[in-house]
Parts: sequence; C-alpha cells; structure tokens
Amino acid sequence: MRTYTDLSQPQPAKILLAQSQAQFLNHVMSLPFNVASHLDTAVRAAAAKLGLADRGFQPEVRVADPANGDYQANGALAFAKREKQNPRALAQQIVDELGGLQADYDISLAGPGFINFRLKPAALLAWLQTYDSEEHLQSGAASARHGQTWIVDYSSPNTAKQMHVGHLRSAVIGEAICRLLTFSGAKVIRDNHIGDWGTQFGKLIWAYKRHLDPAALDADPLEEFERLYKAGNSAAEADPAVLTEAQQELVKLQAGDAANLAVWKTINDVSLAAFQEIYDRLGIKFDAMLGESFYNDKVDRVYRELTGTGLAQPSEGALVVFHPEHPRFAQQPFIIRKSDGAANYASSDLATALYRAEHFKVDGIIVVTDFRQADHFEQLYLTVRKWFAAENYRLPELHHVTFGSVNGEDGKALKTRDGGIIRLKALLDEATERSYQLVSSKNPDFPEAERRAIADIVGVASVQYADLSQNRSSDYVFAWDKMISLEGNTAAYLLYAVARIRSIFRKAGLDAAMPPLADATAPETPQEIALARKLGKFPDAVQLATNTLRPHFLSLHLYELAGEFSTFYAADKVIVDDPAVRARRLLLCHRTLVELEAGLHLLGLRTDLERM
RNA sequence: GCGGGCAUAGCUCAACUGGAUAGAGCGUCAGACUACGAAUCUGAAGGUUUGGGGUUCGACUCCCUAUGCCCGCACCA
Repeated sequence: MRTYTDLSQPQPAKILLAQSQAQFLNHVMSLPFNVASHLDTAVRAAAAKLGLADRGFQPEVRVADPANGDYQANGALAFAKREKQNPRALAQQIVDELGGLQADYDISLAGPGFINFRLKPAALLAWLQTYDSEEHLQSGAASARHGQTWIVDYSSPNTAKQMHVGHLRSAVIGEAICRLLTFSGAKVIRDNHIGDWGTQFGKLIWAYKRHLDPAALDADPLEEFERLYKAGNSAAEADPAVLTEAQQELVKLQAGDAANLAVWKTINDVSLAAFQEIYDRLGIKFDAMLGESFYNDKVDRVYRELTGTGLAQPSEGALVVFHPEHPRFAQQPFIIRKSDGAANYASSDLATALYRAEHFKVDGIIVVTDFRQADHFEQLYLTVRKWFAAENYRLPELHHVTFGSVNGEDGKALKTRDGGIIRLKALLDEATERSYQLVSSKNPDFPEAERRAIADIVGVASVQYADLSQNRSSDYVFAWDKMISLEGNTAAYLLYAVARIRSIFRKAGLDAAMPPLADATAPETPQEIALARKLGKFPDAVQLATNTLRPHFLSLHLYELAGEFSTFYAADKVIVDDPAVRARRLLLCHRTLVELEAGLHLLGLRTDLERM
C-alpha cells in the first residue's frame, strides 16, 4: 500500500530522472514539468534575438488569472518603460519571435503589453499523459535541489512538559517544509532540537527529590513532572534559599552528578516516549534528536573561537558579541556565556550551527520557531556568518522560518503558565472524535472499525490542514471549531474529493492505481478544460511553496483543484456509454487523484481512505 | 525609550512578493439529490484593502505619516 510515509524517504533521483526523460521521448518534447520556466526560457531567447538580452530584459513569466490565460509574461512593460519604448509594440515583436510555441499555446497580447499564453487542449493532454503518478511528478520536480543536503530543526519541545497547541505549528509547518524540500530533490535531515538542558531542571530535580508522588508518576508521568516543576518554581519564588538549592542541583547535573543525571534521564525518557505518540499521529519521523544536552561539551570551542577571532568580548562578567554595523545589535548584546560561566540558548545554538555545518555538511539550515525569537536568530546568524568567515568554514544557507503565535480568546499568546493550556493530545483526540461523529452520521452502515479508521485520518488531517492552509506569518486565535472544521477550505473537503474519485473507479470496475488510459483524448467541455488547466499548475504551486518556505501556497492550489474537480463532477458525468468521453474523463479523475494525494502527502497528511 | 510584526467583506482567511475587474469559506438569501456519494454543486448580496500623503504605465503589496493591537530588547528558551 502506498501511504503518506513514501515521500519521507529520499527518492533515487537519478533513476527517476532517467525515467522522466524516457517519458518525454515517448510523448512530447515541448512540455516539461514546469511550463512556466520553459516559457521563461523561450521568451528570454526571443528577447535575445531582438538584442534585448544585454540591456537587462527579464521575461517575468508568472501564472495568470485563468480568464486571461495560463501564464503571462510581463517583462515588456518594465523594459519598455526603462528604454522609453512603446510596450505594446515591443511585446508584439517578442510574440513574433515565439512562432515555435504556436503548436502548444494560444499566444495573445493584452492591455499595455501583457503577453498571454494559453495551453491548447492537446498540450494539456500531453502534460497529463507524462505526469501520471506521484513518482513522475516528483521526478519532474527533483532537479531543483538535486545533490543538496538540508537540515530542518522543528518541533523542538522542552522535556518534562507536555506539548500544547502552541507546539503544533512548528511540528506541522516543519514537516511540510521537509517534504517539500525532499520533493525538490534535496536530502533532508529532520532534527528535533529538544530542550533537555535548560535551567528548568534545577527546580525540577529539587522538587523531584522532595515531593515526588510515586503513584502519580506511575499513572501519568508528564502530569507529575509538570506538578513538580510548578511546586519547585513556586517554592523558589517564595524562598531564596530554595532557589539557591535548585541552582546547585543544576550545577551538580551539569557537572555529571550520578544521582541527578539518573533523574534527568528518567524525565527525558518518559517525555520522549510521550512526544513520540504525537509524532506518530502526525506522521513525523525524525532522523536526529540532538537536544541541547548534546551540545554541552561543544560550547567551549565556541567560546574559544569567538574569543580568538575577536568577535566575542567580556561584558559585565558575561561573554557577549556586539555587531557594530547594526543599528540595534551594536548596543544590544548577544550573550553567549552567562556571567556565572554557564551556557545558554545562544551558546548551544552556535555550537549547533557549527555541528550541522561540519558533521552533516549541510547546504542549508532551517529553524522553525515562532516569530518572538526573530531577534535571537538575527543575532545568531550575524554571528555565525562572521565566525565562519573568520575561521574559513563553509557557510550554509541560514533560514529562520517564523510563524505567528497561537493566541487565546483574549488575543494574548497561550503560555504554559496560564491555566487555559490546550494539550496537543487533547486537540487531536477531540478532532478525531468529532470526525467520528460525522462519519457515523453520514455512513451508519460502515463497519465500526472503518469509521474509526476514517476518523483518525480526517481528524488529524483537519488539524494539520487548519495550520497549513493559512499564511504562517499571521497569528491566530485558537478556536476549536476553526481547528477541526469539516466544511469549506478544510482537509475534509480535499479528502472528500479523493473518496469520490476512488468511488468512481470502483463503480467503473477499474483499479484507481493503474487504470488503462493510454488512448484518452484531449479535454473538451469547459469543465474538463478548466480542470486540466488547474492540474497543470501543480509545479508552480510546489515551487512557490518550496522557495518561499510557505506551504499554504500548495494548500491553496489543492483546494482550488478540488473545487475544479467538484464543479466538473457536477457538470460532466464520467461513467457514460460513449467510450471516448468516458476515457478522457477517467483520465482527468485519475490525474486529479494523483495530484491531490501527492499534494496532501507533501503537506504531511494521510490520504489512505477508500471512502468517507 | 529603541526596534520588529500585524491591520483586507459581519466573522475566519487568500491575493503567486509591483500586474489586468481584490478572491474563497462560514454566516445570510434563492435554487439543485428517481444523478458516478448533497461532507457537494449553481447563483445573489456583502469592500474607500485602518486614516492621510507619496513613488509610477500600474499599489493590498514599496516609501513617509497618524492610529490601534501583538511581540522583542543583559544573562529564559
């Protein structure tokens, strides 16, 4: 069975590329996977013939409003303005040079100088015949980052605490980014940078030794750890002597005290096991779990090199880095070692960056956290760039992928200290239960086990999709109904389209995985053509989502695709007597299924349901 | 105080990073199941893109400014 885990493993890109080239030879030479970049090349060549190339002409090819065409080239407008030419006349000259494209496109001029390209139905068919499976879609996309290695640091919860709804965004967005990068040909290392070495362990170990309730630990360890942490925290606030004791527990731990290390290990093991249950439900498998403790013995080198290169300096007892060229960070220090000599977030993040560059030899580092850490990462990356340059280390691309905070009804961020925390596990359970109620009311005749299985998929997918369907940079107010809605632009809408297509193939007595469609003809009705045109925009959506590290662009495409399919479905009956009509509509159904599944898998969602 | 982010239909969000008439969902109103599945589809109403100025062939997008909200700024992560 092909499941959502397929794409989590790097594909053998060379073999797939070879297959892809064979496909081109069998079908059509002129329509590559990414039509937009093909047009970009063609327009660029036409401009070169007109002698515009060395004067900075850019084609500016982009996806067009469907009313105008499939793609548009806007470059003539900007160029003509700069060169004081008539833009429309210039665009006409370019069009005149594009004769070779007339076989596949209707090309037209519009407005002040837009060049519009509309794929002809036969060309749409050729594209659909070529990209007939998830594997071939990937082989088309896989050249973009072939040979690159990226590490993505996401989820990264603190041990001894439960994951709450605020942890959802990093996990879901990070996983989607991993899959997008893999799809574009990169080798991706998923790293869960666990917070397992923070100062919380001083108070926690202090309380563990004095107030542990063994029965509670047995029943629900994470609850007990949270209770202990709160107990230690309030005791330390009330009594300075306790605070000192807690700090000493931390010092003992960091010095390797056996008893404290044992407590620490217990806490971490229990926490990781609980996290794993959540990750399993979200379809996340990490390649590495290198938490803060892993870098404990690697920070001395950071201090040494940053001091040696003159980047770091002592200040008020701490070791700090200033950035004189920066308006704020010339004054605002980046503290890389505390005045008591202990490491902090900055120390371990610097050591982490170096380890990733040296050990994994990555081309890019992506860290996914909420936007409140923007200053920290700006300082971190400024420091890493100077440090690596001074030491002559190879510098990877550095990205900090931020997202808005999940807020409560009061508009303020949900915080661990507040009473109204919503646990991630409870959220997933609630979503699954609501899905179960709906599945059961719609399909009382389905076996119980199947209804449960469907609810598992739809419920979790709804939660994931709620996050992935909106631009990550905006905050959002947490609301149950919004997170697990099953109407409108939701996972349920997309999965419903998947289920309906599978149903059609069942009805037709065909295997949806491998239907015989070689003799299908080009789309004809308006709804068929609209659906085929939308299908061809998949590469643009994937590329945009990947390059901007914003998965919602892919979500939007899938939603619109499902919409086009639903319109087509209502207007054009698929299982009809006329074999030609039937074949060409079955082709559209199959490719819609392939693309919806490929896209949903890229977002991290499961699609393995036959009906719902 | 310094700095960053956000402000789009009643509500929740898009708008391919400067392109053509700003689009969806929910909600409201009017229609469509003897149909391959109505968790669906078709249509209507709903906008001075927070206010004001500017840049240009063209601005939700860039610049300035005002207002409101969120966030970060010396040893938390």
